[in-house]
Amino acid sequence: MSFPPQYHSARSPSQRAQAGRASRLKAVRAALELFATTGYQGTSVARVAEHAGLSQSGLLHHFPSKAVLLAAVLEQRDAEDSVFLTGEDGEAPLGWDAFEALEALVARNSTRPHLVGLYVRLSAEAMEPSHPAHDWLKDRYTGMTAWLTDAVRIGQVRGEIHADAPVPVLVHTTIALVDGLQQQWLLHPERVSMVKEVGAYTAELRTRWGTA
Amino acid sequence: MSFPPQYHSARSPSQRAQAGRASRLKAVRAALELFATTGYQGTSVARVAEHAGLSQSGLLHHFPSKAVLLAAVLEQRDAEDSVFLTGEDGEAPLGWDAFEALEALVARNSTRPHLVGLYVRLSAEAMEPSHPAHDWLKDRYTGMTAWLTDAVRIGQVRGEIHADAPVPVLVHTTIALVDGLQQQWLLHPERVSMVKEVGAYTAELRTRWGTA
DNA sequence: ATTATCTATAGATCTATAGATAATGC
DNA sequence: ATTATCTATAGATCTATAGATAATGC
Repeated sequence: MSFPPQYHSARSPSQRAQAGRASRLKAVRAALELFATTGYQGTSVARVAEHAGLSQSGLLHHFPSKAVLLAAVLEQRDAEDSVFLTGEDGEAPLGWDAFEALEALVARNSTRPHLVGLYVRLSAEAMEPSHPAHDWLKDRYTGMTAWLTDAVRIGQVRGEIHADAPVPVLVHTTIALVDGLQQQWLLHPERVSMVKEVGAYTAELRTRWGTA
Repeated sequence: MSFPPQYHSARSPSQRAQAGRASRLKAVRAALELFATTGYQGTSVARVAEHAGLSQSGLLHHFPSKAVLLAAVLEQRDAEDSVFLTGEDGEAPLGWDAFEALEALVARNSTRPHLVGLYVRLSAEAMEPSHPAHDWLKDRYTGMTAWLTDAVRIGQVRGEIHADAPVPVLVHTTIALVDGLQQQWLLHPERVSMVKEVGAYTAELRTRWGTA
């Protein structure tokens, strides 16, 4: 048993601690950019360190292994995404609102190629169960599926969406479309507009399965 | 100037030459399987050699570099695909037939996880222009886009497809859907049926844009 | 003479650790 | 005492090459 420590300088963080936090952040940012373009496997810790302005072991002081660095990158990415999707109130939109939120998310992603690149690269790498992002990927799919399934079902309950809409098909198709568009857009950003395509798709959904 | 060589044993290939060809084939097969699961970057030449039952330099005798091995893998894969799509006559199906052919391709892929895995992994890795499969990937997208664009336009000319169907949207959406479904299916083969989803999608397309 | 294949190895690169240094904070 | 950071390096692994061996084919 030990007495709780006194949080000495919790209010006024020391300069050194601040420098440390800044280094950490720079490292996560550099890692995100590099993982997004050359993948996790294709990026060496040394390259991340270089881009972050640290020595390799300086970087590994903050993240004891490459996998931990990846976890930090994913954590940051997810935080941004979920804040965006659920808004300030923390409630995920349901019914047609969910599809509107998805459109907004895609629109936002269209201005963030790094986030899209990271997602596309890791989705492919992390298929393997031994990949350090495997659980993240599975959770992400599970979460997305659960959310959209809820969204459509609630839409049906609310009377916004036809009762005989094929829920799983809508869910899988929607996810697949968004994932596939991200790939196309990364390869040909000028030829494909994710926003336009997703917009057209959801418009079709509304006329096909909407009750208005 | 030299006289054309006489093709001595073109008819009855020697045992050794045959053994060589067998090794080559085994190597390509092993490489395909490994690239499909751990990616090109994530697979060492040594591991391919091991799976092919060769020493590393035995393998590199047939394929002087890892990139050349990848090229051989892609060549074999493409040959199978295009034979399947264009059929015996070498003519790509157009109009609604194209979508039917796509459904058939997806159905076939559902029995070939390795081909799907290879495609998904390489699609992500080869986004980078420096990746040895980058040109392959771009060509594949270009070819797919050109084929489907033709298919819809010809369908319109034939009167099978409504004249005011938004051609690029249909094309991009279709490609995105198929790509995205492959990803989902690799992760959860039991939860997602690519055939069912693509079938439902094309059925919707027909009722929405068909003229029958 | 050709070639399928092997052993051995060069040379690069990669992750992670050991141990030192210097500044900060009690 | 803690910690942000560095240099140096161990140990693994990776691609590719050099050079040898042995069988085949002229």
